Amino acid sequence: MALEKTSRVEQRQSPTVVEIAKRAGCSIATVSRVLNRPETVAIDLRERILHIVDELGYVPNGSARALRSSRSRLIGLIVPTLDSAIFTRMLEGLESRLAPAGASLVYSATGYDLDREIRVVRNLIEKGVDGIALVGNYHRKETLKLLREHKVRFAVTYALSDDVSIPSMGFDNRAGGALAANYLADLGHRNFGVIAGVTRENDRASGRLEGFLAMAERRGISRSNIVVVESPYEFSRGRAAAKIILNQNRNVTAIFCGSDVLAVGALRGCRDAGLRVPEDMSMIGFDNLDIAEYLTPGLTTVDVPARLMGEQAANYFLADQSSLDIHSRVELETRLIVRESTAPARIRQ
Amino acid sequence: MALEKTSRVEQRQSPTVVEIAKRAGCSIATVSRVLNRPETVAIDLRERILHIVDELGYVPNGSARALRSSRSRLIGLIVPTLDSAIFTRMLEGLESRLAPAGASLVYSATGYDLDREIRVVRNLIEKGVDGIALVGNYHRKETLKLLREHKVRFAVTYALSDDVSIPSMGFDNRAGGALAANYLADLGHRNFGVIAGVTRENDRASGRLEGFLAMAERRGISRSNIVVVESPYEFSRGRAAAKIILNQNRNVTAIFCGSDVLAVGALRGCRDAGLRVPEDMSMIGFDNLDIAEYLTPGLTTVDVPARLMGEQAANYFLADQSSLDIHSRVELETRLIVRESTAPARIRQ
DNA sequence: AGCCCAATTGAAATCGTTACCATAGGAAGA
DNA sequence: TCTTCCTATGGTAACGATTTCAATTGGGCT
Repeated sequence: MALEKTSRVEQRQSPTVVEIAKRAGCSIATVSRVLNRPETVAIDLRERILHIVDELGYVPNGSARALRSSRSRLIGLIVPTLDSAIFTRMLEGLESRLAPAGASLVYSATGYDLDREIRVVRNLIEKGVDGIALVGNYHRKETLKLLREHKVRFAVTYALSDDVSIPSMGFDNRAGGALAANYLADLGHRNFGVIAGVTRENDRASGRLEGFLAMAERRGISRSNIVVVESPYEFSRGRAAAKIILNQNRNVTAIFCGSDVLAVGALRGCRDAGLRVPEDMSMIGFDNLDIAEYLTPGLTTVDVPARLMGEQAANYFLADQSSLDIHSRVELETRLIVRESTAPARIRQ
Repeated sequence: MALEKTSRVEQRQSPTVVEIAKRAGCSIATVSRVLNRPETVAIDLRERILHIVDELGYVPNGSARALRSSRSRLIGLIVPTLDSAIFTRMLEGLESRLAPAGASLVYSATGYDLDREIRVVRNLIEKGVDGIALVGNYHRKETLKLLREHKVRFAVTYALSDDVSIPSMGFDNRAGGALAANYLADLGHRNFGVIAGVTRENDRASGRLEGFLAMAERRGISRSNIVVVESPYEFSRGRAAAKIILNQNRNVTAIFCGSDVLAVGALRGCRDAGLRVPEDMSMIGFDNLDIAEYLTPGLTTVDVPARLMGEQAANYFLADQSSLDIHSRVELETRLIVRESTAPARIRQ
């Protein structure tokens, strides 16, 4: 028995504009118009097409669209990691703004490795993203070169860029550090411990540290009264760092941490050492993670507008060419959130 | 003066396979082969092409590739939210496996809204993702229909699917809840509070609750001795829920929380009420977030293999058609992590 | 009545790859 | 020496949209 020519045609595939056009009795160009600029198509034809689209459950092919129009509606986000929860809120903010616009977020992590960042950027460019949000100002030349050569819009977050040609939506990390130093000085503390993030190739960590140190100096505190330890942003590292500080200078009455994660660890380190916070030791964090309020004691910390940065970045990437500059530099504020982990200085007995 | 025909050609655009082929003196087909199945091209020609690729900084156009081959190397992840940090580790696990394979993760949130999930899925399909990781077993028919009609591979995480045709990499939420009840019973507790997540259309939250209740019953504890409160996964809600439980039954000596976030809030709620944990009240969480170990007191909790689920999901999506079934159902284990927030029951005075 | 312009629609080129098929050349086997 | 087969390569047609550009129509104006 001969096989039918069009044997298993029944196997229905996803419909394309061709199918829509056929059913609507119009050209594919018109279908495309209805999908993209509906107002340019006569109302009745438009409705008819829309009806068919709905009926067939037509979903446009994004790859085809991206190939032809060179716009993918994909925005890349590159952060060091989400492990420490610092960047999660920004990610949420970014995505929450992208989604309603039909855009999607492509997430990539670098693990604080700038060389890996190059590869990640290349990968994102390959995916055809319309824009990339980066963290901080330290990047390999190669990274920037890739971005520029492929004309991919990008922006820096979590910091402000000195280079005006680089859009940034961030805050002044130095100012944040200064906030902490100032407050601690107000409370009468004169001997500090600082648990900074790793400052190498990290302008956020180094900015916070510098800001703290500069303000301490302005408040007449000798640099020799400040013990600085650098640690990766991990609970366990904060704990260990606190112990180092305690061993190094028994007069320290306040510790400033470059992130809340470090502060949580340091809180634990103090507890291990039998110190009470804030009675024996004041503690300030950085980030104002949600958890900060619910720790015991509640953590005094520098609030970072993480979600807002994400939203602002989204605004920037979503903006059309004409209004681009409006959104290209957004300076946000940090502020000190005072809770229970800080108290006036007291001489340790 | 006449304008040159090819006036501002200098404006170099990103090179394509055509340019590569021209310089290598071969066809674009061969360039494509070098990029995709290098072993099929003679070694010297291959090297020559690779050299040119490198020299020109050629980056393939993913849209074109996706359009033609209908593989985008994009994997979608849809979770309710990252706010509560529960899903972040899974996301990290997923991405960490995807990246080395040249694939990228597209992140979308639903805000626990199943109708929004439909739109999110459609959007992801439009982007041409090769697969989608979902959370849990509750989904709208429409969601599954979209997935099936467009032949998009998908998998369920954070739970196991009853339907064998649905791949899942997860764990038994009921077993996790049972773990908690069993341990608390071992410690001699007979009056429980449970702060469950919102169980409506959420099989993880309801599974944990059911598992706890079932085991409690098996251990001879009357249902009337158990106060159940449901709360969204937010610190503040956990805090409030603890107070409700405390008011409702003064005999409660242990609280099981459907997530660590709720437990942190509940810890605070107990502190507000002047109760010491674990002396006056035992507390068990669920998730084993990194923070759990660093709380005061350290939180006893049910560990969830979040990162592992992400990695397994990645394995599944990265697997080729032939070895698909190998990875299509991965049951992972929960285990109880005992820390300082639980202690033997003591009669409240 | 004649002209012009705006509003609609269609035809066809194009985006950059991959996949299919054809072909040439050389090795292996008879 | 002739077939046969395999390997390496090229030519070219898709993939499914968007984007010119051109054509048609009808209304408003003079």
